[in-house]
Amino acid sequence: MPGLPGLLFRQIQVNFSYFYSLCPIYMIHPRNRNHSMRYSQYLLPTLKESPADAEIISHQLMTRTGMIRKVAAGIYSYMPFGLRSIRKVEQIVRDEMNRAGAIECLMPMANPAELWKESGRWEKYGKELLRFKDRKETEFCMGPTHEEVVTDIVRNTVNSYRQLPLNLYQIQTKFRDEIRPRFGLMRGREFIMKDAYSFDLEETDADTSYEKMYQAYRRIFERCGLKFSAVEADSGAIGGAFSHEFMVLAESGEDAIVSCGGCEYAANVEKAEVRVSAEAAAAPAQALAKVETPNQKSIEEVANFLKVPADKLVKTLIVQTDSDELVAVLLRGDRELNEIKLLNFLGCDWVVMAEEAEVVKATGAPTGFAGPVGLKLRIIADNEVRQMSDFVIGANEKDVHFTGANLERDFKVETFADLRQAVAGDPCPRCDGRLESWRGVEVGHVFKLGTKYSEAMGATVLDDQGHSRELIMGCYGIGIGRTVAASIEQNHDDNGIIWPMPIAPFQVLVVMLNPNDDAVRGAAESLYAELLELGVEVLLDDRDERPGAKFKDADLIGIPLRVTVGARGLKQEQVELKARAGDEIEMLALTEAAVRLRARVDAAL
RNA sequence: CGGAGCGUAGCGCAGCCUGGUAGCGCGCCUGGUUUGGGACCAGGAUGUCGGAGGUUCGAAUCCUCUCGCUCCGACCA
Repeated sequence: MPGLPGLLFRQIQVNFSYFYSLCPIYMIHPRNRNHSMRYSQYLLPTLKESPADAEIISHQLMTRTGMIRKVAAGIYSYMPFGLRSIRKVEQIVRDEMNRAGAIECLMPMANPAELWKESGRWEKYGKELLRFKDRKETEFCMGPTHEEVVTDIVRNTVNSYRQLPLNLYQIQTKFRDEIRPRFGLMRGREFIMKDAYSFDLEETDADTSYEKMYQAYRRIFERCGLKFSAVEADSGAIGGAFSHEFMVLAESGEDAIVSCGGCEYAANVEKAEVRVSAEAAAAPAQALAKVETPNQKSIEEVANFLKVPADKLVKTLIVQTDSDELVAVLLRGDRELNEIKLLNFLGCDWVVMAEEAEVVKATGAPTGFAGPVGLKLRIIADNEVRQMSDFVIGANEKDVHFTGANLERDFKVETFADLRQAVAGDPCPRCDGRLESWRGVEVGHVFKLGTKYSEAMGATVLDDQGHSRELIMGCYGIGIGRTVAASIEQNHDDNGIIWPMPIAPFQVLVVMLNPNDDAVRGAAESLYAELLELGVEVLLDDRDERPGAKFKDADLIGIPLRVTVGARGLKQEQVELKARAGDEIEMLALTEAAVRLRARVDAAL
């Protein structure tokens, strides 16, 4: 039996290494200090040319810096340099999730079909869900998200309201078999995602859980150094609950956003409301008249042919719903249908534009000539149509349109609704301002789910009255890789990446200008060692390359602080500091360089 | 899924139309020179031309099939 001091000592040792095992990577474990962060031995395969398939900046730069390597369409290996940045973002996410009271877990990538059949999504999810069978022919899918699994966990382990609130999160690789993967990590099929799921009994508590996540997300993206905006998003067919997307501003963004210059309102165009103006339609001035429009099918063609502006046309879209009903949707000629709004209005999961044959059957004319007059279909119209008069519509007859069409007099509409896509210049739905539009990358999404899954899968707990009640859920996602990519979209110049310190793969790059010069080598090596000792994440460029090549690589990989150790500076016992983000060059005394750099790093974190 | 295109050395590409056993640039290796913004000289290695089948004396090249990848579209009647 060991004596007390021995036990204590052992205990301390155990705790010590345990402590380090929990450390974020930027706190270097003493055992790891000797690990080579020498460029000559590190794997950083930079490319002068960017690969042919990289379209957007972040994809080009991530490939050129050797952060990622493509393995298959939408599937990438994270190379050492890229992984460091990924891990930084993960760590920031972890910090803030933990701070907000969420608990980390890790669910499997392979999900049994059984659970997905229970929620109904095995049928609903479509081809994005990658399905496969094991050797026993049991069906599985790669998890694209984990509501089913987490709900299963909770229903089996949480029985009482006393265990609530509960928020479980994981940082996991997801798989979605995207129709069109593109833009590198921006839209991959396999990607790392943080997903969290909250469980509450009361609506107000669920709202609190949502609010906590919303605030945590703000902190996360602020800490990552991103310019972002939280916008109202569509909550889909799941219900009227609320949802926000966190959008990073970037021209290459796949989402269109509108926001108001005058107030806080910001929304995805999928969601953005269009305010109905009070303006009434002018009284009909023209009679309904047939005009020949040979082969003039599109709005543009008809408008040009009849020499009227597109906003004097009304287009009639024939859509087919998931219950096989055909519906006619009327929109002002120059407007676009917002399909999400239509889905929500009809309560459908999907609609498609009707096939040519269906259109012919329903309207008696080929596509391009559909109109509401005499049409035996359900007719719904965008609010704006109500304010139009003497407009042009299809006549349900090949090569014929009507001019001078008017509501009520010539045809009736079952319902008016907000169905069109918002555009820049529209009045703000909240104030007197006008909407502006811009593009963003969706890096995070917070979503109040309600009881969809708890109901389908029987996730209930007993409340303080002993009654069994369904849990109210929320789900909260962050695309980790996409966040890194979005950061590069925002932080780069012609020469390469300009990392914000908090997510930079390394904090300091020491450039040893001429490794064959003993004085230079010695000074750079000892500065490197000192920085390691101070816990600075440092990469030492000790390659026997010409200075030009080293500087070019330094700019490309974008480490925030670059220290050049060269014969020129050493004559004055100095090294040269340059921030990647600026132009100024600062000379540091060799003796205090390490400490100064540590301070610069801390100031930027 | 519809349309278009591309698969030739690690990367970027030429060669294909008009069949005759494969080339350029970058990178890589060796030696030398060079060392503050992608150096130079000399020498060198590297390809089942995505795969299968066919036509042919002969196929990277022509034909068929197949696999992979990329782009555009998938509401604007």
